[in-house]
Amino acid sequence: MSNASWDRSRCSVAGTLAVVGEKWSLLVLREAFLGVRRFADFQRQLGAPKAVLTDRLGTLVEQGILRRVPYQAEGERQRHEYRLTAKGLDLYPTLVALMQWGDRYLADDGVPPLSLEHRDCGSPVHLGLVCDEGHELTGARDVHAVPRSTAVTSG
Amino acid sequence: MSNASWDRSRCSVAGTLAVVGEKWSLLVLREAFLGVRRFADFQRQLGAPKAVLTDRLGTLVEQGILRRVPYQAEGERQRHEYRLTAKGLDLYPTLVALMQWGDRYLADDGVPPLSLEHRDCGSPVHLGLVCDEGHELTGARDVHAVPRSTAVTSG
DNA sequence: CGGGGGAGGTTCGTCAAGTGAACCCAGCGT
DNA sequence: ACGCTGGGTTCACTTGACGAACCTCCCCCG
Repeated sequence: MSNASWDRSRCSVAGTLAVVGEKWSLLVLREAFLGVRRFADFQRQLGAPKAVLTDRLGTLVEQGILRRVPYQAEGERQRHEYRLTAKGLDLYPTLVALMQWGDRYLADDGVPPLSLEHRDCGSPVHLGLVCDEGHELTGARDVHAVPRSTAVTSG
Repeated sequence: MSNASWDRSRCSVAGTLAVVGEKWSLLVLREAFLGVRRFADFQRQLGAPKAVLTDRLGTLVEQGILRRVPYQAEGERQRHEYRLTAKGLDLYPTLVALMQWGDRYLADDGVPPLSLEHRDCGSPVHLGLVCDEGHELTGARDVHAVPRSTAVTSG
């Protein structure tokens, strides 16, 4: 098991999960990608308890994934909305990955509830593993994982 | 907000998170992709409480993401190991997506702790959004989400 | 100026989930 | 017969999620 021995404590998967892995966080982001920006709308769509939602939004703002933007609709008092930052937008593939797997294995009626299309050409979009040579890989089997940690063992 | 109104209750993101979104589940899978197969090794690598680990492994087996395979090392009694099924292998992009984001935004020293390379050609592998026309998209902004639900509103 | 109402929270009691340590059982080696 | 190891289970405790109630700010209506 060559790969079974490197320092897991600073693994990026664990790190990312520490940031967005709590309950509701990724669902909040899903809503954000769907255009939701206001507290009440998040709450309506998700049905999450307000206290939890407050906490999650706060954490995501702290982490620089969302930012609070004040705005004022005419005839209303000033409010603020939550918008994705660049850092937040980069979580899109994560959500797409979750969605794609769910579409494949959980779709009750075989029809995914949401489909993604290329804004320019209109054809369906999917997430794929590609290498820098341009080859499209078929899955985990085509990948070789190389630890870069403060290596050991052989010395 | 055109996309803000479809039936979220059967969203694939939520569905997938219901299956693998609990604490430790995705980390268990990370280990599985790194070749870990035995209970004690999962426990050692993750440091998760045994009770939780038992539960997560059980759930993942129930869900058909892992399967228990009996095996016998020589001079030892029969044991079983946990192996990824095809359904489990298909979660690879999800983990890669989490990893890629963490590599970009959380790597303390700028060096990701693990890099992936194409087994055939050796060049680095990354996850990308592509459309069926072959265009590589740059991010969420290039995607248009189309709900397929039992549509409403206009009637 | 007084009151209603909605956005955006906070507080509280309850209940589920995660945590770590201790314990248990089956089988192999001696 | 006895202990060691893998693979768990049980238990007491702490943390987190939940839902309902409440609170505040400020715009609008009267």
